[in-house]
Amino acid sequence: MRRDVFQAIADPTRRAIILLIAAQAMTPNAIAEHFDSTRQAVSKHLRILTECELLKQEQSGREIYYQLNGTKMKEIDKWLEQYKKIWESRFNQLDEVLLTLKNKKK
Amino acid sequence: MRRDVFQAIADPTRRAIILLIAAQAMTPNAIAEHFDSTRQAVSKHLRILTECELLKQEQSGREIYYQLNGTKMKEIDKWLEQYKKIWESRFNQLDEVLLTLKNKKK
DNA sequence: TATATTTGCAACCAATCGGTTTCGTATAAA
DNA sequence: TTTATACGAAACCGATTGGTTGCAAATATA
Repeated sequence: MRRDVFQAIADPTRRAIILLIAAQAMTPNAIAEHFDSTRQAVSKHLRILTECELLKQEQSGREIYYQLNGTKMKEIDKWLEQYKKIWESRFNQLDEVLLTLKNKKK
Repeated sequence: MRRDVFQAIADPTRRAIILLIAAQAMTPNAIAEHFDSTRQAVSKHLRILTECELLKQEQSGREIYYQLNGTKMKEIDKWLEQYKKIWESRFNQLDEVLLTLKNKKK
């Protein structure tokens, strides 16, 4: 069972759920109302998001509130961090490499 | 055909390719040497990464150099941006909601 | 020119994914 | 206590995924 943050956010419905929940914690039924698919399909998405810890649950009677786990979202940001210096530099890195290769041949 | 940045980075091999290429532009053969799977499998990953514009190609004779497209990586960062204020706040948002609900019932 | 190298593409296959329907359980309401 | 509601779990299904092998095209080299 692959329960990976990146795999979790790959699905557009799950990203929509994240967006929905970010504003306010919600129950599965309330979330499902925002989508065309069945409650069970949404529930499956919630399971995946919860298993990779992107969502946290809080039981309140027979209802379960799902909310976003900021800590885990931060992990994606940490992954991106290592590439920021690349997209912030204006150099076209490939052009540089090719230039080097071509010069070596001469 | 779903060619989505989020779907592209969902695969761990593709993330490894991104990491590899980030340092320096490389050819498919050179990239494939770093993995256990066949060259064709890696080539498929490169196609997916290129189609969603995470990678750029530059032909040099019969060789093709792949490099990271920072602009597209930035898009993921832009998506994350909207959640940053959430994970930076110390409040447990759910607790607040539940508290409000409980108070209403009284 | 003949041969080797680099690469992409197509066909195929098992595993996984996202969806459905059906069911069981726990809590709230009548 | 009986009935309704909220939810998760399981079984099933077609589509997609990530891998393979085999092949064709283009470029470099002998």
